[in-house]
Amino acid sequence: MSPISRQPNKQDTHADFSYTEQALHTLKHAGLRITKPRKVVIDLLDNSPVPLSAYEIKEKIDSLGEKIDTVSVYRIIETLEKHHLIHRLLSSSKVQKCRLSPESSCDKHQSDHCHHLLVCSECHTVSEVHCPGANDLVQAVQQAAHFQITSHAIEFYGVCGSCSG
Amino acid sequence: MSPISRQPNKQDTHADFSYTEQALHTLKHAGLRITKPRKVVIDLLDNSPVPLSAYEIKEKIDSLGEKIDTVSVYRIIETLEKHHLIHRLLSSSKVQKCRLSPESSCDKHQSDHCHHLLVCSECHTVSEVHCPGANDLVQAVQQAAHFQITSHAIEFYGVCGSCSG
DNA sequence: TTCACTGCAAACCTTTTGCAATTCT
DNA sequence: AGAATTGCAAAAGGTTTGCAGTGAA
Repeated sequence: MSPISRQPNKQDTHADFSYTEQALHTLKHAGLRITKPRKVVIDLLDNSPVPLSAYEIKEKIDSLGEKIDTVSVYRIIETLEKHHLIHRLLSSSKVQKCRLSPESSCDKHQSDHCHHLLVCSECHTVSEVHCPGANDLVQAVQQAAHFQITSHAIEFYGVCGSCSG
Repeated sequence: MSPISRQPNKQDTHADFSYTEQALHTLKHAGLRITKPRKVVIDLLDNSPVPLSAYEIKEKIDSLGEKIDTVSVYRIIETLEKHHLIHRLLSSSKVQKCRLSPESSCDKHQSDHCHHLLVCSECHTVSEVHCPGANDLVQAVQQAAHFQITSHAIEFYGVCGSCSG
């Protein structure tokens, strides 16, 4: 059950609430404290169209005159990731706010929230998709190789609608 | 003689030639020079069952009394990757020799040699598979999102046959 | 001999740990 | 006040650049 009530037909996005509101609510609901550094990081991620590294987050916040320690950024990122509020790109280990709701995992059998990433080579923005057929792929690979698959990561690279249109 | 004992892997798809032979041939064919550092790195990768980071490669070679600069390792890795002789793991950015032939790409339409990785959580060895159905997945995602996919990366995590049996 | 390649220097980014100080509730 | 969280110190690994010297062809 989601901590936030949703319209029945808006299953895929957090459209009812801003990302910042959603994130703060999720943290509070988990018994975590709403601190200034956390708010600043969440706000920055909410407004960044591209994924950021821990160091880049620190730099951006510093340049805004806010000052934050790199270690704190790492720990905040860790917390946000644990609560499925951000994605980590495999190809760069940068992070970005998660735009799909936790319930929209491709695999209902795994607790992992499993969204797959579309990385645009032009503008470097990253969007998320469900992975229709990903379970079939997992099954096929599992059969072909003697390998028991517990999780998987998929990233697609190409050109997004805005950049190609 | 090489300081590293050679154990040609007969499970290779490059069955006629050892990985080392194949790699050296590929480099020579591309007009590149066969240098001592390159031979040592290739030999090390040929005999490593697990992926290695650039730093780990440097450490291993040094411990064999050969000495190599970290920067050289990076550049050699870059060269090998360009010629499809190694894979880079997304999840750790370590590299491993490529065991499947370049022709066995999952997607005949892309020049990319596209193999998908099976990472064992137990022994950390990485094997490669063709991706039956991956093209279907790419098509499905491309349709669902407004996104023109040019390449993709897939990693599966789980337990390999040796570790589960 | 030539120039592709390596080694060296140097700088910066990445990540983790322990402990003291701070601050949210 | 008490507990969660941040800042600081420090260390080690990871990555990149330019330049000078070496060595493969």
